[in-house]
Formats: sequence, C-alpha cells, structure tokens
Amino acid sequence: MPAVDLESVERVRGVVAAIPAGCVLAYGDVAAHAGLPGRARLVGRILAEDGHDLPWHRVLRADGTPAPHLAAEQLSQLRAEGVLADNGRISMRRYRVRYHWASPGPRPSP
DNA sequence: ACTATGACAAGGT
DNA sequence: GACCTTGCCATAG
Repeated sequence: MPAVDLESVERVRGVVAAIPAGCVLAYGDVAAHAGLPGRARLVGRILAEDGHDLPWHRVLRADGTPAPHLAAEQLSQLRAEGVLADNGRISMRRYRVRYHWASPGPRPSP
C-alpha cells in the first residue's frame, strides 16, 4: 500500500479537478490547497501515477515553466483553453487561479 | 542506513 | 534573464 494516505491523494485530485479551464496552479499551490504545505513534489508524483483522468495540464512549476518531458503536450492543451505561453513559459501573474482578491492594489490587466 | 532520482521551490550569484 | 545550491520528501536499489 502507498505510504501516502489515500485521503491526501483524493484531496490533491480534488484540487486539480477544481481548477477552472483557462487557469493554472503551481504544484506548490495544489499542495497547499490540499492541506499539504511544502509537498509540491508529492503532487507531481501523484499526478504522474494517478492523474491521467485529471486536467493535469493546468498544473505547472511556480515559475510558469512546465516539466520538460511534458512541455509540448501541456502547452498545446493550455493553448486550446486560451492560456498562451510566451517562449515556453506561462505568465503565472495572468493565469494563476485567484479564488478571491485578498488585497487591493494593482492586479494584472488583460 | 545511504545514495540517487524526480511532473518541485526559494534564494543567491 | 539563466544557472547553481539547498531544502524538501516518497521510492527504488
């Protein structure tokens, strides 16, 4: 049996499944929202093994670059949702999921 | 127990 | 910006 409790796996899967089309999250964000702060690598492993049926393409690195072996497919699927890459990198400022605006001030405009 | 690897992240150079 | 080092944690050998 896996060392990672299925509870955590299901929470991670739930968070990924809830990412709206046209938006993205970083691995670390998914981990945090799943109650696993600091477990970004765990999210990567879960998606690798059990993420085939999820919108895994909406999860990428904190700097907006996808993992190299996935880049082609991932950027292609994101492009189909209107998430455009600039030289192989997604602008997190623009596309990162914002569940609510925590603070006032300038936010990225389209 | 120890080292190596990996769909990662943050900080320094 | 790119690159390197450290920290991270589950798996594999």
